Amino acid sequence: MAEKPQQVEKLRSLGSNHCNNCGLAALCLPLSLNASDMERLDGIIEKSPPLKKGSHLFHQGDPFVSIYAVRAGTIKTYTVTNQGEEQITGFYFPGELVALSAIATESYPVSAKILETTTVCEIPYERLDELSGQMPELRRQLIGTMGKEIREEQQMMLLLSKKTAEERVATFLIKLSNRFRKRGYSASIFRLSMSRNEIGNYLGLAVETVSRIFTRFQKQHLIRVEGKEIEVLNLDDLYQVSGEPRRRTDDENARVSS
Amino acid sequence: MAEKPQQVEKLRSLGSNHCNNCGLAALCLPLSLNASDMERLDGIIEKSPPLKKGSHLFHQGDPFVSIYAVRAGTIKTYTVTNQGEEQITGFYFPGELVALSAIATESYPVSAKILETTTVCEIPYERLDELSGQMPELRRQLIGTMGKEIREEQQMMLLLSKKTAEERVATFLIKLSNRFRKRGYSASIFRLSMSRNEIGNYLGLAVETVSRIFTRFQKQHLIRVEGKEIEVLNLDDLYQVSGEPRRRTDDENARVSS
DNA sequence: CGCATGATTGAAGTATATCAATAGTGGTGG
DNA sequence: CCACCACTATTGATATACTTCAATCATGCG
Repeated sequence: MAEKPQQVEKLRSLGSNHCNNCGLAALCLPLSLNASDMERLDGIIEKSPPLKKGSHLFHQGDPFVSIYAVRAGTIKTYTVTNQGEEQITGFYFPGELVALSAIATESYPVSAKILETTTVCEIPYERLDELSGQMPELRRQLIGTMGKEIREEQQMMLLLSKKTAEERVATFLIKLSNRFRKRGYSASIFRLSMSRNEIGNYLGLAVETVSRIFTRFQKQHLIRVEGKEIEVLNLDDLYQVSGEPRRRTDDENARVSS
Repeated sequence: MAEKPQQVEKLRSLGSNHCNNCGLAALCLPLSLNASDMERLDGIIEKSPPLKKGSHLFHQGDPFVSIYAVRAGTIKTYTVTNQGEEQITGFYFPGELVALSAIATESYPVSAKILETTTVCEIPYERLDELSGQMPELRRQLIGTMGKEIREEQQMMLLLSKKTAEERVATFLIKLSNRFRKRGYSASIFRLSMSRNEIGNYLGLAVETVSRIFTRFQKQHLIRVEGKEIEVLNLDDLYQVSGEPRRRTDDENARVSS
């Protein structure tokens, strides 16, 4: 729905409603579009009002319409098994795209739940598909983001299949930390927007195990835990425990060098 | 490192070397292209000579150039962890695309190993990217296949995180069976092209566990096992054990109704 | 044919789940 | 503002599914 073309002035106060003013564009749209292309992309995107904690963005089985870019807040996606257990498939932070797995299906294969007050940009897929046919840069971006999602899930398979509980939790914390850094927040002190239960579910561990490992890590002075607040005290050792290579990712370098 | 490419040689003489003659087109290219489009797509694809068991199609870290469609045979992809353990991320059969996870990276994030004599179609990604800009149907197909890969990996995460050893093996057999049916082979009698070790690795289980469960399933008359040959004796009960919903997938229906 | 590799089976060990009880937290309404 | 309640988190004790170790058996490839 097009807001009038008279969008002359930035409305920094209520937040920028256009991609070209959005501080997250470099994350969810790391592409160089000319003014006219950017305007067209902008035209198909709807900014949501704040969504309340506990509500759903969409449910598994709902007809697939849009993918979403997180503007603020946190979202988790999960599938429900036959037996009614839930498996969390991902946590999504500002600048990340939710529902890529729904692309080319009739209905969402996962549910998306709001973990804390969240706003999103809704991107109707049909329109995005059209645009991506006309804008090569956008198409590459979309395909590239999907490729990244596949890689991340392969890493997750490895974690679930081969890593010990300690390695899993350490890996989880490191990845969170990196994601926070990437969007300009502190990489050493941050707040977990998900419960211990959700962490355990995501990592394939019982809640109790997660809890125990948090306190163990604390005793080893790897981290400081205070409820949902985490401080990373010794990143090197945390990497050591995680079994992850310390080598920075491209994304990390991009941020670090700036 | 590299066993040197027996691969990239045009052998136009052998068999149907063109997509429009390929019986697998309906699987790896379920799209309706006009003759001219088909020809252009065909033009960028190279058919490989037979690749020998044990050789590599590419190694983790090699510069990313092409994705591959399996024509005949089986390929496994795997990553190697820091500590040198290998995690298999997928098995690929005729009509399936290998290396989607490499898209939009500099280098392959996994290695691809030949499990039995295999031929592939090499699809240089740069060319595919260009073409997908010009052919909307092809673009949708590519994006759709990536979406499917994401969904399958999410199912895999669920399996690794929530399922028991028996459920995992049952699920594995069912999914294999369905894939064989989809490409016209028997869904009830088939040959495992991967070792027990590889099955265990893929499912996050020790070899011994896989072996034990095979014999257990056999005693329960769910399957008949004879080395690498598997016969599914009671699909209903196997579904029961797997914890998977019996509801057919779209793909299954497509084949079943024909 | 023979040897290396893969598969099976059994016995013992262990990481993590489960059960259970307590302590902390946060949101709500009086 | 506090008191309450439900929910979440922590900690300990016990149970168990699966791994690991070990030995034997089968397979297939040179």
